[in-house]
Amino acid sequence: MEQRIERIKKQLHSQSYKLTPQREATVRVLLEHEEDHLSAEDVYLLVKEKSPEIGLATVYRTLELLTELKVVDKINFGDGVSRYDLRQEGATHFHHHLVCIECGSVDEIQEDLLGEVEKTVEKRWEFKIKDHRLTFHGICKQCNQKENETEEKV
Amino acid sequence: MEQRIERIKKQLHSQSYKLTPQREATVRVLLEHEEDHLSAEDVYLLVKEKSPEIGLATVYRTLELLTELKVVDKINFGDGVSRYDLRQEGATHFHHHLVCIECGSVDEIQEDLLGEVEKTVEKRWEFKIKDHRLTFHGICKQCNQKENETEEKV
DNA sequence: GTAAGTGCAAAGGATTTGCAGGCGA
DNA sequence: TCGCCTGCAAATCCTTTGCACTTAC
Repeated sequence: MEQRIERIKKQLHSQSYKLTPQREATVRVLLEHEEDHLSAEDVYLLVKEKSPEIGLATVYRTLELLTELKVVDKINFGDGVSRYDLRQEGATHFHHHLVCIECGSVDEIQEDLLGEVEKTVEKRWEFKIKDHRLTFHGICKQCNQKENETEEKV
Repeated sequence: MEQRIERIKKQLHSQSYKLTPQREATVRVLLEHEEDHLSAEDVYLLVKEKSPEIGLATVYRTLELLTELKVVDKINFGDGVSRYDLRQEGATHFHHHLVCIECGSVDEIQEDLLGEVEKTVEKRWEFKIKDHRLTFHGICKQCNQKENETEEKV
């Protein structure tokens, strides 16, 4: 935790940004909720618990800054709000998501499954890939099991 | 064109929706701009050219309806507006996109490149895939060429 | 001292909603 | 006729911005 904060601090400094108390509080919330996909409002409420004087605009500004530095990725699952997802340390590519259309849960896939696909795209479309977004919509393990149980009863 | 409208009409009727003149005008605009990725506002302005009395809310309501029927897909490239993309006739999967971070152009990939990847995901994560979203961010052919020319001059 | 960073409130932009009127089956 | 559909305007929601104040170096 402290190491990662330290590293983010250096990253900020390298571009002449400061790690202010508000920014640190925001980063800590992101680190503590790495598995979740928090919206700006979510982050704001969580930061507020420990630092009640913070403003929503500051959270937005911090998240924008972190997105620019590629510390977080801004994602959109089509529900009207942007969500922010911490990048894995050293990850060159954005991880993938599994969105369940039954229960709304979002799981992450850290593995890079697109190696071959990207080679094909770069060659065939002469497109230099810098990043990608891949989301699968479907039914998660848990909901699948529930459905099967229901069917058995019928 | 007329055939596709006819088919969409049937699809609406099968769910007891009507193909009103406003809805038809909206669908026509979508068909005429299949290659583009129009926002609701874009669609509204184009429909207005031929049917000036239409309201923006109606366009939003129509696009929502078409999304529900899977006639169009609602996509989001992170620029704050939703865009609407006609599904290929009979396509079971959503096509992919190449977004250029230099010039903002959006190209489409109709081929399904994810066959193998999806098999892996379904098996390994026990997730039943219903649809996917895949977008590559990078530099398009045209911008690549421009960049190379500039380098040669330097 | 100065520039970057902050909080608040107001503004902005996209989308949705309430409602009265219209229209097609 | 009845209920779906529409247009308009107002409302709502998320996000950004202006501004005066604070803070760190």
